[in-house]
Amino acid sequence: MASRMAGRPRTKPAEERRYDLMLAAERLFLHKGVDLTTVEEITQGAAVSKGAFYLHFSSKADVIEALRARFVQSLLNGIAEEVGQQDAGDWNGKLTAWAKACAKGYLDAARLHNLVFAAAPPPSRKGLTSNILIDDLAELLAEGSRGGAWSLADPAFTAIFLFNALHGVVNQDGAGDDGAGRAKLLRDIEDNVLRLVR
Amino acid sequence: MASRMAGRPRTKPAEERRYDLMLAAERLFLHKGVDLTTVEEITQGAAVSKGAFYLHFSSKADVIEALRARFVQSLLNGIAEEVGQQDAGDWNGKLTAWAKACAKGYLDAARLHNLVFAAAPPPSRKGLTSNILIDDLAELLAEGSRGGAWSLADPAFTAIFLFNALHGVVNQDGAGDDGAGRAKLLRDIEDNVLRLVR
Amino acid sequence: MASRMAGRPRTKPAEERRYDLMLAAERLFLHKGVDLTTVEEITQGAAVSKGAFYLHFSSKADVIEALRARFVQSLLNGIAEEVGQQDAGDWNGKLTAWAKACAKGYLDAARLHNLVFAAAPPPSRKGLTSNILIDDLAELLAEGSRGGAWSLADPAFTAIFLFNALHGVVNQDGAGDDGAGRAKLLRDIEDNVLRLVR
Amino acid sequence: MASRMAGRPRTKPAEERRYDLMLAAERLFLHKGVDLTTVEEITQGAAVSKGAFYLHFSSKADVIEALRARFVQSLLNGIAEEVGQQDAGDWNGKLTAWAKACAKGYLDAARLHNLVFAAAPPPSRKGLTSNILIDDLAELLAEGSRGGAWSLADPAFTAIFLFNALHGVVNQDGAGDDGAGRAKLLRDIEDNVLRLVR
DNA sequence: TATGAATGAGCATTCATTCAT
DNA sequence: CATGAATGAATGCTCATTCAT
Repeated sequence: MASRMAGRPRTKPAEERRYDLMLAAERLFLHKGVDLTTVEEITQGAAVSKGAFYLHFSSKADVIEALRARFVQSLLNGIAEEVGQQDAGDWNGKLTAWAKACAKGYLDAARLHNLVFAAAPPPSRKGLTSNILIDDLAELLAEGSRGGAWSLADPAFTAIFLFNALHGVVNQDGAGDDGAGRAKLLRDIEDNVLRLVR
Repeated sequence: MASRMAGRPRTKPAEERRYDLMLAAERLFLHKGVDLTTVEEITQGAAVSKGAFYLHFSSKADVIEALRARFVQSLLNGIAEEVGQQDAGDWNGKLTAWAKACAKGYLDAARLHNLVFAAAPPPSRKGLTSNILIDDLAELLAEGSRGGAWSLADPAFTAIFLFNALHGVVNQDGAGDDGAGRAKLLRDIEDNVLRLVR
Repeated sequence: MASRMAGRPRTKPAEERRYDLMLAAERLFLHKGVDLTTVEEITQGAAVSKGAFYLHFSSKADVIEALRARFVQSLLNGIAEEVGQQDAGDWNGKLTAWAKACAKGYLDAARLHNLVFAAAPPPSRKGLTSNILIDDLAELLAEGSRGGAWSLADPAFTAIFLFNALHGVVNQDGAGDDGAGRAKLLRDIEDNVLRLVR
Repeated sequence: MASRMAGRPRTKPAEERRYDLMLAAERLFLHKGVDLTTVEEITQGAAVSKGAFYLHFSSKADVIEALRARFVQSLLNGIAEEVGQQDAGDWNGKLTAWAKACAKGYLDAARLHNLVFAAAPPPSRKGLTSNILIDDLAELLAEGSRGGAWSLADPAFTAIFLFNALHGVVNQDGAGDDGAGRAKLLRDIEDNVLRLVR
């Protein structure tokens, strides 16, 4: 009996299933919005049974949270890499690298970002004012200020101000859809960011 | 007899009922979120029957839309008034007046604003990138540029950038809850806005 | 004051209002079915207020009843007239006059009659005139005709004719409730069916 | 262990659930009419949850359709069997077999048939079997019989039979829409009516 | 007579979540 | 790990009818 099934991985590793589910959820959320997407549709999209969903997530809200966390983490990684490539003392370089890497990450995931940040059930205004991205940006601004590059009265405030500005311009309909538009967008961002700190 | 009834409409003027309903809806949306608020709760809050709701709004989404429109319009009125009090050629004055009036309006309506802008069913990214507020701001920036006050490559872009920045800082938890915080917030906004245009 | 209104018939005579209402109801019932027609639509169609409806009819069902009664009465009048024109002893003439006058009346009011007799939503008149049972019967009649058993000008017509006749007698209240009644019913059916084909 | 469960499906076969639901629906439709029967009552009658209903039918109308299809199919089967037992050349035998089998099927399912064909609220079967038109026709037939024109065993029966036949042919879609069709219709009616009385 | 705002019971349908297998 | 039938609370919306004026 056991041998009959031996050759066929009865199931998929949990990691993989979880990934499938998140992928299907992301697609559907993007396509029809969070509220209009049912758990059943997600499981169908991931080719698993309805019950399987609850083996990997405790609720629908849980997937959203997972999606959000993954998005932010990956964005942060991308930013860290770009910023790390700047010269230690080049604060303007670091700041524009931050802003541009953030913008790129958004453009690449465009609408998803909006969804996981806004469509969350208990929106509370925290979404856009306190997250690890803003913390990271605030830290950069504070360091640059201490380094004498800029004179910012309140780096934390500027971080929120700037982050939300970025968030907004990047979410314009059609923003960066083509190469030229994208280039202009990044240029405009750089320009405005630099104006802001000096 | 006739005089006794003259001033008192047969039941309640439609306007008033509509207002009651919107007020109740606003309170509930603020208190428990749009999704968790039922139409029945709204009618109970307005002390009318369930059916009465549909005498004034075609659906739940319709109230949200009405709330949004009212909010934006009143905000715009407040902004226009403040901006109008500046000297004709004082572009920086106008811009900071715009930003501060907008911030004040938000602070006064605080979380409501978030709700009506974000909690809408088919949010689409348009919410924060194209509305009459941003159009108004873009116009101001364009005029100031033509007037030689600033040199903005793309006033429309800056308008979105700035509007979203404002939107974000104003929605920090506890922002401007007390007088001191509020004053600081407005000062920080002024400072950053001015940096942005030069 | 009174003189101001004197010359203007404040309202319409009840008869006329009632007629307007019935007319509007008939149109709507015909157009969208009884169930899908609301009392409000009827009053709008008759250009009166919602409340006025209940001044002339006790309920929605009451209009249907009134419509039905009027239809039947007018049909009966038409029949009486036609039949009355036949010679006293010409029974076949009277009978065919009856049948034809009845048919004409129906044709003239066609779908209305259907409605008031069987207040069905939109099942269209197809229910009893085209279904696989009738097709089956038509086929049998056609075959028998080809086989020389009967000389039917239009087997399909006869199928509908016969099917509906059967349908009717079988649906008499209490038809075939007891063994004896049932036996008689079947005998009567057989008798009439055979008359019909020859 | 396995054998213990072998014959008993995990829950209940879809077929069986569907059957339970249809049975409950039929009972209720018969008892209180289609419109007055709620989906909840149906599920209670079938001892399943409300949601289970929508696992097997897409809507309330869907059950009616299923009931109708089942009724017609079973009736047709019964007819085919009876007709098949007649001698090949015995057309009258076949025809009366058809009519009687059809009548029996109706009698056995009586009011259900009425319901599924004309999902009317509570019109009761009286509509087409006892109204002043039929009374009038019956009177005519009785008189003609007394007058020696025809020999009708039961004029009242023939009246119902004939009235329903007329009703049916006249309600064919498009019946008598143009002058030619109308003339043929009236001719066919006359022909069949006369056959019926002799 | 006439109005039309107000009522509120009523109902179909959805869907996240559970659980027996 | 996996299944998917079953659940049932929850909710938006309709509409016949009433009634204060």
